[in-house]
Amino acid sequence: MEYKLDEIDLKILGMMQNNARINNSEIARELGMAPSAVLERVKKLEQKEAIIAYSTRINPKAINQKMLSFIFIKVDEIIGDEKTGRLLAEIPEVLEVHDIAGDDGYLIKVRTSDSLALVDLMRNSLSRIQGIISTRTIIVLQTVKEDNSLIIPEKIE
Amino acid sequence: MEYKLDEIDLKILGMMQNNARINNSEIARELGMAPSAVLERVKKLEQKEAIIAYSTRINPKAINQKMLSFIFIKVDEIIGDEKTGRLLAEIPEVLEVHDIAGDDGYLIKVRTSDSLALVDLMRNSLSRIQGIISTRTIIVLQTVKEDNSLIIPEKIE
DNA sequence: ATATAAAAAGAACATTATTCTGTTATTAAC
DNA sequence: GTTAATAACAGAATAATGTTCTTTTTATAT
Repeated sequence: MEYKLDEIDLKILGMMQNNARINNSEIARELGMAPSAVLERVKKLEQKEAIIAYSTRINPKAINQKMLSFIFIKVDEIIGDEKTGRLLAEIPEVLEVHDIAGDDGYLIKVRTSDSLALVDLMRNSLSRIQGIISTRTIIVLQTVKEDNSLIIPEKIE
Repeated sequence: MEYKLDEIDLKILGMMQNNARINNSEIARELGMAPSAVLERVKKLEQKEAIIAYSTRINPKAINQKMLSFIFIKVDEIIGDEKTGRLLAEIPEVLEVHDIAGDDGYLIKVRTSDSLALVDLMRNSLSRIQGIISTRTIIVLQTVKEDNSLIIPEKIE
């Protein structure tokens, strides 16, 4: 990220955020500009890493990933810190890894097929990571919202 | 969701998960089948809601959303429960709302520009929701991973 | 076996992506 | 202000892809 985004960039991001498959021509029509110009902007947004990725959100239930949990992981900061987060991130069931304030630890988001698989993960993957002192697991019963859409302002600054 | 996904469906999902803008022809080439057949499958995956959405992941920093937090929200279950989750989900800064076990409460994920905006949100939006007994806020210092990609099996059952 | 339905292929056509070139704004320096 | 340099945009041409429809194949159940 380097440059500042202007109002057209923000409009483009707004149109794309919840519809990654919208086409250039459609964006161009809505903005009243040429498709080639829009394409140029989108490519720059990718280069600047204002756009991180285009992802297809898959229903976890459709692939039998019924269980969602959050786990607080307390870390011995002398041993781990830098490395621990990266090791956690390498576990495929771990969808998010956040370094959090206060407890010398991480908060991770984990998806598994069921509670058995969660226990397996904790026994096999987590316990092998050096520096983990303790964990506390939060079980999700039901998810009301999970779209991660950001609020895109009309302009910046 | 109704039907079971077969191996081809899973391969398609695998190709699309981290590249929502991959085109039909490309998928067809990789699978050795006709574009029209792939299109048909993708449309069915959308209908079955195995595919929830195509989203563009935007770098929060690019739009000045520098702060990420998780908030535990304890709810008086007699008053709120059903409604509270929906009200939380309506707040635009709230990206995720999870109903969690144990504490009669929710865990929400919140993005704001800074800590001031977080305090504003708690004072204005959260405090107006009936039935919230208490909150506990977790501040994220740094995010190591946040792609939410699921593990897609080669086949189901 | 045969009927039925689902899945896939193939062809034809519509739409979009992409590249290239020329033009118009914008910006910064003087 | 003028000018040089750069960035943004438009337009046109071509390549590639999307989409629809029809036919054929495959799978399933009876």
